[in-house]
Amino acid sequence: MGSRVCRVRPDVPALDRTFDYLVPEAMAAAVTIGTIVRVPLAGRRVRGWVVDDDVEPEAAAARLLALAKVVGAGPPPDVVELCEWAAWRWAGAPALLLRAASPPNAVRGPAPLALVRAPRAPAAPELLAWPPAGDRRDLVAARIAPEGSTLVIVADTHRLAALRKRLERDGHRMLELHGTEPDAARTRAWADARAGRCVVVGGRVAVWAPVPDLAAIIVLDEGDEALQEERTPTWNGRDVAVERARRSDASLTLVAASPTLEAEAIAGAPVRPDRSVERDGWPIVEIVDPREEPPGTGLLTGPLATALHHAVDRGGRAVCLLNRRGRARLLSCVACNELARCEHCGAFVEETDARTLRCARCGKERPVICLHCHATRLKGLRLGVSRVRDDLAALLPRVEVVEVDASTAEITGGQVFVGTEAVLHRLPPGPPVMLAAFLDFDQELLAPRYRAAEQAMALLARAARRVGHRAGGGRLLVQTRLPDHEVLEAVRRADPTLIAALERPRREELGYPPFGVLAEIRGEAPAVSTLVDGLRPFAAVDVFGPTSAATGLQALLRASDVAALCDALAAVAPAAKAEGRLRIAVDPLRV
DNA sequence: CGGACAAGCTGA
DNA sequence: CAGCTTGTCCGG
Repeated sequence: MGSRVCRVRPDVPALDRTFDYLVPEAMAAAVTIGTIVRVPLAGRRVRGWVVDDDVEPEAAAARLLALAKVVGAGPPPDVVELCEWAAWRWAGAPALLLRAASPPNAVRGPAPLALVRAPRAPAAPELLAWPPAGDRRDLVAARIAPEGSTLVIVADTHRLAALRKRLERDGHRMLELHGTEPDAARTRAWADARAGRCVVVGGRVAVWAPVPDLAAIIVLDEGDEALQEERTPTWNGRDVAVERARRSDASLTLVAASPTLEAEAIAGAPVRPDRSVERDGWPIVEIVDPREEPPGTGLLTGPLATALHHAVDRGGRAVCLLNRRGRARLLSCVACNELARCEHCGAFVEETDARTLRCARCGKERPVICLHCHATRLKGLRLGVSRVRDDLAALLPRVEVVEVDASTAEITGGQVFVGTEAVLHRLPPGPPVMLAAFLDFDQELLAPRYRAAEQAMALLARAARRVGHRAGGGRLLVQTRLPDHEVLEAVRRADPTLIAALERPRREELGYPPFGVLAEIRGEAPAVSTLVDGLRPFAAVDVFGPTSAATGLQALLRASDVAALCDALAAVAPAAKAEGRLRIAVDPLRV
């Protein structure tokens, strides 16, 4: 009788292969597919996952070493396979996905009892266009599977208390699994999920929860960028959910205020609630056209001041949103009106403090001086958050105006908050947020990205969720020179389907998602060149570029279907990675 | 990735 | 030719 051999994938992302090991008798009971082990490899010991068991060893039997140690439980076999699929789908190292699917600390103890679930009749995926401020508790509660486990994936993990309470009241065993939780709490939730018969709520990592009896997945805010991992592999929680539900015959519900075309491609046209629910779930929107304001007003218009006063006087809070950090992102000379640009590369320079200009592209710095006429006074054409806060504080003397950015440690008081989108999530508990004001929405509407309209709509929806529904007084104020833009029309009419109607023909014509798939390549020149050259024989993959980037080269890939792109990348990427640093972002959201 | 080992550069 | 850097290879 031969001894037992298992296949292990080391937790060494750069080492993209598996190795076979003997399973010592003492570990026999603890080792199954998914188990996290330590193995000897090239003279050291590394962590890894058992990805296959009872295998015919690929190497000579004499070379086989034994597992060094069982660390603890890992993802169940179906999730291990899902990780391998995701590694292919997003052209990344399987080890990185296995990490996402594994507990941060060791989980000891026996494997949970195997639950046998009756085969389900596969249900068609469902897509709901649910207004942003609409109450989602009933919607979720109604879709929790009566038997087996349900995963509820949410983009915004900050305010889950109400949903959790509701589901607990219904008698469900609730677990919260987020990437941002401390390791101990995340490990405990992960371990508890192994027993099944639970509802796991959390951010994108919850999609990997090790439940043995998956019966339903609900994805809230399906198009939200928070569902996508920003580091490579850029896996997307919604797309993993779709695949996992398909593989385990679980029911799938996608929900969004403004469903993406991808979701429509998966689940068909969205189902919308009753018109009155939809209307009330979108806030009142006030559009301010700065062209109708007195010249020189800038971002701080009269209607904005009035609205801020209105919110504060009624005991509420208000947020002003501007996705421009720092002081000024575009400057012109007071004397000659020339735009301030980088003498090195020609890109626009921004003000880092009152005395320094910095190039956004190449990072070169210089004192505040006009290259054209050498004057030393420049004016900000696109003010950043820091400048706006100062100007707002001056405009609203008796109001506490607080700047919020990623580096703001803790917010303690304040009535009016100025910051990038992060403000919406970072406000501490306190008086209701009665107004969300977008100071320069043109920037969002005209962003040079193919998803600009969808992302602008999503931004309005997130703000709308924060200010609450129409009947509760929630309102948005949007400053824009494009008051008739379809995105604003959609919000005004509380009809999110207008965005899809606008986007569909554009995307279809360009072969962009969901009518195709994109990947963004960045890296050192030899690596990018090798990849691009290697892709040439693949007729199904279009290559745009390469062009020079901040460091090295970049290129954009497009294919009509996922398999064509991913198979090509799987064939070509390993050789290219050997040539230097290479970042492959499949499904980039910001191109 | 990171160790092992080999091939190249320097200095007396 | 020791002593060190830099490159290439490979792991069970």
